Amino acid sequence: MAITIRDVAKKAGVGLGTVSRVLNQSPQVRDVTRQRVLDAIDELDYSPSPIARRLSLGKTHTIAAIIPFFTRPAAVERLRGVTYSISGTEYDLIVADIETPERRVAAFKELARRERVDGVLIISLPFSEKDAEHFKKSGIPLVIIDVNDPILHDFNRIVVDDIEGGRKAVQHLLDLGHTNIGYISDVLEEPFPFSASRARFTGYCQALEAAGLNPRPDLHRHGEHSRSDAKIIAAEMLRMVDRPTAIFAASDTQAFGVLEAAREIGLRVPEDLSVVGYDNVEIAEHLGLTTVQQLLIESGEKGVRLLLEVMEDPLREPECEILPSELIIRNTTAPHS
Amino acid sequence: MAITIRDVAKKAGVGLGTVSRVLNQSPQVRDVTRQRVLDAIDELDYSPSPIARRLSLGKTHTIAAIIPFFTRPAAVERLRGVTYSISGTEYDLIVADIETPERRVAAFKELARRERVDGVLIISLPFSEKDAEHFKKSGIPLVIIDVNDPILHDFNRIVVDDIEGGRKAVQHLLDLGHTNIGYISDVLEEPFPFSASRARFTGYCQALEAAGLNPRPDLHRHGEHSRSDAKIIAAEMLRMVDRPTAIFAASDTQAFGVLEAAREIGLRVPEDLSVVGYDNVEIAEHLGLTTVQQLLIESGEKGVRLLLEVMEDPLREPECEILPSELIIRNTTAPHS
DNA sequence: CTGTTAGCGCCTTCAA
DNA sequence: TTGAAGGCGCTAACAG
Repeated sequence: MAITIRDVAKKAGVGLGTVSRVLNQSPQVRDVTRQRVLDAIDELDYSPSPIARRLSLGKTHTIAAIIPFFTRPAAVERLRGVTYSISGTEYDLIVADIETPERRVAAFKELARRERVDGVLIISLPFSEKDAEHFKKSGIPLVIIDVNDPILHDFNRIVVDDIEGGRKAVQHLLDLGHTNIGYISDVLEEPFPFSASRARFTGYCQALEAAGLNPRPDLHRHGEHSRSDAKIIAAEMLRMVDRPTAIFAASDTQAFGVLEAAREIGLRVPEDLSVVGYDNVEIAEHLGLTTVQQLLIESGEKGVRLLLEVMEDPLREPECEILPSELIIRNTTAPHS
Repeated sequence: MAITIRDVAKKAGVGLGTVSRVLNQSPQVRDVTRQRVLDAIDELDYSPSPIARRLSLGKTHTIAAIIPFFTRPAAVERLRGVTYSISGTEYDLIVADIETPERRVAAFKELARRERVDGVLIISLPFSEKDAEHFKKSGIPLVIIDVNDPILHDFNRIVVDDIEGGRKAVQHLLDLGHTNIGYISDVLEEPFPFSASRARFTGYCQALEAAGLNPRPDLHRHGEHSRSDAKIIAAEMLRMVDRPTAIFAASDTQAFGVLEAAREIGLRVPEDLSVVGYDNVEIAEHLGLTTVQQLLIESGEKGVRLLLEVMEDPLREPECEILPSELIIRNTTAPHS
């Protein structure tokens, strides 16, 4: 059916080993021979079967990205960095979009196997100790992006210091004179605890404490990572008699929900309520949202680069690169009046 | 190194053909034997090599999605539908993000080959006659999503009637009493003409003409598909003495740019300027943007389903499913005063 | 420099 | 019902 290396060999009048050699740029082929083979390849419009190649080489030439790319808008930009630096390599990228804990488990178990892929990129996904063990013993090259958890200390990672990011956001609010500062994020516990939210919460607490303030338990609430849920819990918070004058949301998506809640309740932003988000997704600029910027695309690019290195030298020391974050002040924050 | 079917066979004390049979649910295996094999598989934590399987079967078990998923926010949601309905099948999804014409050409030529994938999904990407020919002769199973071009009449497709969508948007504006209606989209010509923009433009013209109006050439402008570019060309348009009182943008992304331009110039929306977008991306609701809704996720799901059918029966009649579109009226449009 | 051969791990006849 | 053998298309080691 399809034409194979054998057809090319016959057509060029050489052995198929020779064809393989020119395919793999082996220097030990005479120029005339090489040319003859090249011509044959051309005439036949031959292109080698990657599958056969992979079997023979014992490599899949495939990298998997496991990523909640729909439930986390910011993840899309990370993924973009990934696709960007993977095109240009000989690797295929297979992506698994994770939307539920079950799918995460399945992907970790079934997709992240040597038989299937040469390397794995895990992006913005919660990670249990069991997962960590699993991967450590499987020995598959792995780079984790945007998961900052102490149990991961000996994994290769690209992260941002979310604690510091959270602190920066809250410090900004403190500097503006706010003292009743709310925090809204996704749920911090099982079954699907995104570590970033917890870290940002830690930063939130640290900033408050450093200012001599005690985090009020009624001022942090958690819901699903969606605009609509954030809106609901923000509304609850904002209707309290002792309502916060500023809210730090663990993501821009959730910050948008806060904005909606404020609008609905009739609170002006930033006059009556300051709002800070996190991620600096594309639309944040349009909306003038004050937020903490992460190097989303870079994180994907660096993740791939690191993974490629790990695949080449699986024994290298685990590396954890910390990307900087930056507070971007726009116009959803103002001094407390 | 890795454990193979042979190890399992030895452990279970059977021939490796038998192991293969239980792996492939062949009914002709005695239950006791099957159980013994299953146990061996379990103890060894064996999992078959997909690569070897693929080579032997002559199928790649892989589907490629070629998609400008970063330059087109709406495409991400389509992609989500794709990943959603592909998980659950035995197929891997490899995604190629296309950001430039060159990459599109490369993906069409190199990725969309039988040796590499069993089927191809092309999403929201311009398509030349040459491309059409190429795919027709390659015979690879193909489904095209969101590209509506007459030259594609005998390809399998999932589309929405963009002409009608454009017409609906403009009719809404006409109904509100607007007569000077601008149109902003990406460039309609080479090198990267997204057919949707052209179709929506056609709808725009049709609606105007049906109302006895002539499309003013100075009222349609094109730029790159980005908020910032849309903002620039919208600003130009809005500074004209005879400025439009309403603008229809070919995508929500561009509509946001229009909104920005209006804000900068000091035009109130919707009092001084009505704006209609297209796509109803997630954030459109938050912003109260009047827009034309497409069934983005569904388009991806249906695309996969159709592709699966085509792969099973490559000779079936090409099918073109037209998804409905719906005008969603929010608060960026108001009667012309 | 080049042809030949032996796998890579699995599926699928073909016998038994 | 099961074992053995051949082949999927390619690479790499070994002769020559």
